[in-house]
Amino acid sequence: MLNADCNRRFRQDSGSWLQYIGVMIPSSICADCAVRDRALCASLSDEELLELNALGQRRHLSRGEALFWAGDDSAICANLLDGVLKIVASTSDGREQIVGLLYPADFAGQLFAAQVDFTIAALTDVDLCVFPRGAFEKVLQRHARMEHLLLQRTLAALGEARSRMLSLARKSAEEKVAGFLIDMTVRMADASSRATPGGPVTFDLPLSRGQMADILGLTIETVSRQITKLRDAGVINLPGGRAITIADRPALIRRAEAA
Amino acid sequence: MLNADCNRRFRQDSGSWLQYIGVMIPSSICADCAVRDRALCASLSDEELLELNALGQRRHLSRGEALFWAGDDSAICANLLDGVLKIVASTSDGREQIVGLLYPADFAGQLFAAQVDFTIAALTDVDLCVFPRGAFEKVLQRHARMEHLLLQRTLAALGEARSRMLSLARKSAEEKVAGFLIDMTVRMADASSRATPGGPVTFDLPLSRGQMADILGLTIETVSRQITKLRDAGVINLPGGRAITIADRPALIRRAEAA
DNA sequence: GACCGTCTTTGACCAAGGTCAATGTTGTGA
DNA sequence: TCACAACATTGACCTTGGTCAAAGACGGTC
Repeated sequence: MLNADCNRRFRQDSGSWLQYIGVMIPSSICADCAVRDRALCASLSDEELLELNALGQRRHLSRGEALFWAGDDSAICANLLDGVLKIVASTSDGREQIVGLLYPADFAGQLFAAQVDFTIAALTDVDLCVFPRGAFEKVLQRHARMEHLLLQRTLAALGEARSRMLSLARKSAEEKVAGFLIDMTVRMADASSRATPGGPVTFDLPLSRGQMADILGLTIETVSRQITKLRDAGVINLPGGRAITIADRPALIRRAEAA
Repeated sequence: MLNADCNRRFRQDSGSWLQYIGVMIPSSICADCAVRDRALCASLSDEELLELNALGQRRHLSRGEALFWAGDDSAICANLLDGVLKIVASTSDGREQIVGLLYPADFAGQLFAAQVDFTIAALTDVDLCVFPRGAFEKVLQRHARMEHLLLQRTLAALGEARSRMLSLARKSAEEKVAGFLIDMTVRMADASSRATPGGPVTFDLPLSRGQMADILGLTIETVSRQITKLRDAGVINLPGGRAITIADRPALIRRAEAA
């Protein structure tokens, strides 16, 4: 995998690079950054990175804590180093919908806006590299390649949001849940890649039933019922805890697309 | 309104500008373009625009025709000059969802992708300025301000898509229809601005019941029933044809937000 | 002005999924 | 190891909105 290679190379070199450039880097920031080669920063040379390095602040959020709330002034943005963030839209009377998930190396925050429109909160414990929004925008302005990378990511996020609009509006509960499990299988594939191709795959679902419901536009009960149904049909197994085994992937895919 | 001013200024100057630069512009393209100052082109100087001018081709689509279909090679992109386009996502078994609308000066197409993921089709008769995707991307690469403008628009589109995810997943049919009518009132405000502030506003709905259903994630029948319900409640009137009168705006807003 | 196709409204019925409530399960910390 | 809290499952019931079908209204065209 390309990303893994990049990371490995960087870690090997980083010691000598510090000597070579002859600049002292605060040890807590970029030099030991796990996402140096995958986040927006990947578009910057090591020298250019010094600028961001001076701006960035490491920060930790515990599961459940918010980075900011919808309606807040758009003061900060961040690169996600570790963990999972949710982007949440909500109605004035408290109904909620998760409209996006952010994974390590993803960018969080709303640029070029006075207020933020969506709450961002931690689904798991999370490590961030936080920047003042204004300063970050100025860096962006000076580095066209970084802005280009952000554009590509934004376009990808837009495409994903639109696909999920179709899913939210037109798919049945069974299709939504099956589709979600397929997505998770794909995302978990590299991590727990004891995947005999075609054979059963087991992994831990990183989300609770309630979080799945918030993503799929369903209720906890419906998600639970659909998962039970898939288990009873032999499509998946639930060995216990958050673990799930995809026993019959083709069947799961069929159910994700059935009317 | 700023846009209107810009347009007016441009039209006044354009004759003398042609003389001043001393370059012959094909009369069919940029010189008489209605969206010169509102589309992505607004980020380019008149000289820079010559490049795009050479690439662009005017094209007309009749109501119902597609610019391209999901799955097609991503060969072209376009500025919308006049009319309304829909961006459509669909499942393999034919269920459809409109995931976005494009209005004059908006940009259509999927950059940096081999295939397009969504069908784009004309809701009304439409005039476009079409570019080969590759060539357009190269222009973009050379003009950071244009790329910046595209980034801002993409971010805005992403925010809108996410708001609509909340609406599709969590709002009732009544809220969806009332909210849609409010949105239309806002969008039609400048056009038919015989709006006594607070008083009743009348305009023609640019969409059929079926199109509204495709946008709101409902069926034709449900949209129709909700509109009838709003009429019976005295919130709106239906003078005939596609016309609609917003009789009690505050009540409509209340229904757009009620649980 | 009669005719035709498309769009819209309305009704009767149905089913998917939401709601409320009770019971099970799991993990954690004293 | 017990107790508690958070999470998950299951059941009974009901509401919303989808489906199917029929009848009206509207806009063109010949």
